[in-house]
Amino acid sequence: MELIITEKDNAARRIADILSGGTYDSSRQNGVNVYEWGGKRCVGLSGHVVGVDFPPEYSDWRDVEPVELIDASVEKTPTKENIVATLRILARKAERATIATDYDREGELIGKEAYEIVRDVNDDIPIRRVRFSSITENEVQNAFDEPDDLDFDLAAAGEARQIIDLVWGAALTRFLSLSAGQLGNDFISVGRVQSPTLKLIVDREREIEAFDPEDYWELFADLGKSDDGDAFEAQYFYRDDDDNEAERVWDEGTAESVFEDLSSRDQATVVDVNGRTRTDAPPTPFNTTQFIRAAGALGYSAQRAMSIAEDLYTAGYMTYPRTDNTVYPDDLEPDDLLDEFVGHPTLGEDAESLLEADEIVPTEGDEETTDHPPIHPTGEIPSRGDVSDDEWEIYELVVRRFYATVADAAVWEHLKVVAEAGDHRLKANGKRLVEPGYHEVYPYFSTSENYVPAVDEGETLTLSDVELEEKQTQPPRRYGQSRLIETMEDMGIGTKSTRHNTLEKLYDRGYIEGDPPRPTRLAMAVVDAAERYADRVVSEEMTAQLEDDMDAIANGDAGLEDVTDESREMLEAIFEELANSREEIGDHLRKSLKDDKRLGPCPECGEDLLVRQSRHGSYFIGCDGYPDCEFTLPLPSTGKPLILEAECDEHGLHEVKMLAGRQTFVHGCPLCKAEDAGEGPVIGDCPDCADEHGGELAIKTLQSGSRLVGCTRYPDCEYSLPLPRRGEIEVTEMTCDEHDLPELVVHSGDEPWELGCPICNYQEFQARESESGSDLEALDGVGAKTVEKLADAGIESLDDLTDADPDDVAADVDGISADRIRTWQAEA
DNA sequence: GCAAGGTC
Repeated sequence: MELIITEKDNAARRIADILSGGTYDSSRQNGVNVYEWGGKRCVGLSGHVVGVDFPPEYSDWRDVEPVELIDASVEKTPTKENIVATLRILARKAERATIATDYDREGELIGKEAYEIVRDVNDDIPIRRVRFSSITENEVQNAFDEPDDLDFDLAAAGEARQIIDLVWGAALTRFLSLSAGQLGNDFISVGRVQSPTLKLIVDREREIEAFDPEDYWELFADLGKSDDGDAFEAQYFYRDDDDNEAERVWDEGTAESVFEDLSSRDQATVVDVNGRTRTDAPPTPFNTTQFIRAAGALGYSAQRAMSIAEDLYTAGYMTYPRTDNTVYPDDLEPDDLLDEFVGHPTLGEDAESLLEADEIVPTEGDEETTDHPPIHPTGEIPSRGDVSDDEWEIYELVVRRFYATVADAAVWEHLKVVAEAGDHRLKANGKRLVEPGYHEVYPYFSTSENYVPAVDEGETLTLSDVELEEKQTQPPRRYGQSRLIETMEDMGIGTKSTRHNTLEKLYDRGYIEGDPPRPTRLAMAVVDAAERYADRVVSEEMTAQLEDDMDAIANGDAGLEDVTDESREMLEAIFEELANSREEIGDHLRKSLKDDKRLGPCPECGEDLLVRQSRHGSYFIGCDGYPDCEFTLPLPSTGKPLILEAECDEHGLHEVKMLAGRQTFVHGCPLCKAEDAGEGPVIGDCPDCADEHGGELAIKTLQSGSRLVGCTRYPDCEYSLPLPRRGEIEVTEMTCDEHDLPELVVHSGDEPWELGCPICNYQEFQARESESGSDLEALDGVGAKTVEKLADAGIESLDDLTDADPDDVAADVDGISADRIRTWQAEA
């Protein structure tokens, strides 16, 4: 019997399918799937099934000096015991074993872990290694036709990384935690990947804090051809000292005199017209980072995007989402894949138009790796009802990205016009999309045009509406999540599988908060201390060096011990420096921890109010002057409090956010909350009486416990909107364009409920009540938005739908095809 | 209980 071992269950099943021609049987042992056919068994691991750690005598943080960890031995122990046990049983019965883990360094190490488990119970069977970079018939067959041996040097390179990461991470983490007296759940962590990432965020924050804004002015005017009314906007510019075009005027007097002069004129003469054509190449195939970035532009966090991608992968709709590769493999046939989408109600039309091209040549990125193919759809298409709205949106993104990579380039025409008015010059940059190319199948990039008419040199234009705008230079912007992940990739830290988790870790550790992430005082102190005493651990150099060392091990130029010994010596030297500064570092960290808990002045004694934890673990707000001052304020019972930048105008206290995973919500100023247990925050103007009497809407809780949005002038104004009785109500920063009120989110149970603008919500509620037209929602893939669209076309019920002419409706409604309507009619 | 890397 031959035993085939893969890195994950999914790969085991697909390989069994290919090698058995679909005839395999599957069974379950110890909760592990085993696929069996004609004398072969195939089993999937779950990544690493053993992990590295120190021996148990090092496990008590207080009994062991952190420095002792440097020379402690490092042991391997099973972490997935059921998988290891199953593997041992299967290996005993095997006559040959084949390692088929992923084709990358970590895969080689996981393969070696499997090798050792097999060898341990069966010391003479042959163990071979097969390598393939995508699980397709061709690649897998070829790999099994020409098996190779395990590359122990490559695996050793991975082991060196494991040891160095553990020793540095554990020793420094324990040192900082012990010096600050943080031993419970709130230890202070440091690591080769997380710390340089944190430094990136902290460095940017330092720039922001040090930023000194400067005033400047910009001038705009409308230009127009004298024969028609269509004006276009132009901006004033001048030549700076380096003879570059500059738009910002740094002196107010100058700005005003330019303004006066331009305002006194009504004509400008065209002095330069410059048209050029620009090709806008289609994007390259998705690797993990670029996928996260594109999903980020649709509003998905890195973590959420990856979690959805994993679900779509497991369900068979798209390829493996963790990949560095941006070059499609040879055996991906774009035509065949496009064919799978032909006839699909929403994705079919674009596939058909792409298939009309004479030749289909996909784009290629710079990274060609052996790990997995770039992310693309498999050709198995989920039906709209099988997946959630978010899953569908991500799926469509992946499909359309694939479309874009086989589509034509777009072509833009740029037109720059410079006109002169007196001594001053104005310029306008027009752009027009003349060939939409890939934008037609990939609508995620902006294609907005800027109108500038064709003019001739020497032509006289009208000049009007001169505007002078006072502005200020802005501090650099914080990194967003996807920007951070891209930067990590550029710096070479983390991997395709871990970068998004690293960010999540920084959130969990209390180092960053919000989106874009902002560092806490603790984070700044940790980076500070590391920079001063252990610069390597916050620099990308450590990874760069490690990569070089790992290459040396993999090439046989160095041994694992050479590399780990040298690394241990460096850490030893760091600890010699640290020993003298333990107290100073501890003081600084403790002070920063306190800063992160400080809300503002106590209303009774003026000392600091701090977030505290009771003996039972619940959070409350207490005074730093305790026991002299016993002032306290309550906090909600769910979640972990986080102090926001925003301060309450009335009490000078920072607002509080309760972190509770998906149930996270903003609690606000705790003193306001306590004072108006009855009357909550004002959220906007009262639509009935704001103009006449200045009434405002507030969230109120009545004696009865029921809640509503009501006018602050009650009982003089009785305007009110209902709110649900249960759950914390979060007032978000998003506002409804129509009613100028914030969107509300209700937190109760598992899923936060996005109630939205309270007026819109009430109107929808009334509409549902009076029309009961929502029986349309019973149809496959029809949600509230579609119901609204259909209502615009006069379709308010299933009866209306069955009577309607699909082509008429499709013409009336944006984004709903006649075919889709016919499908619904059949369903109805 | 520490890291980072797999995978779910």
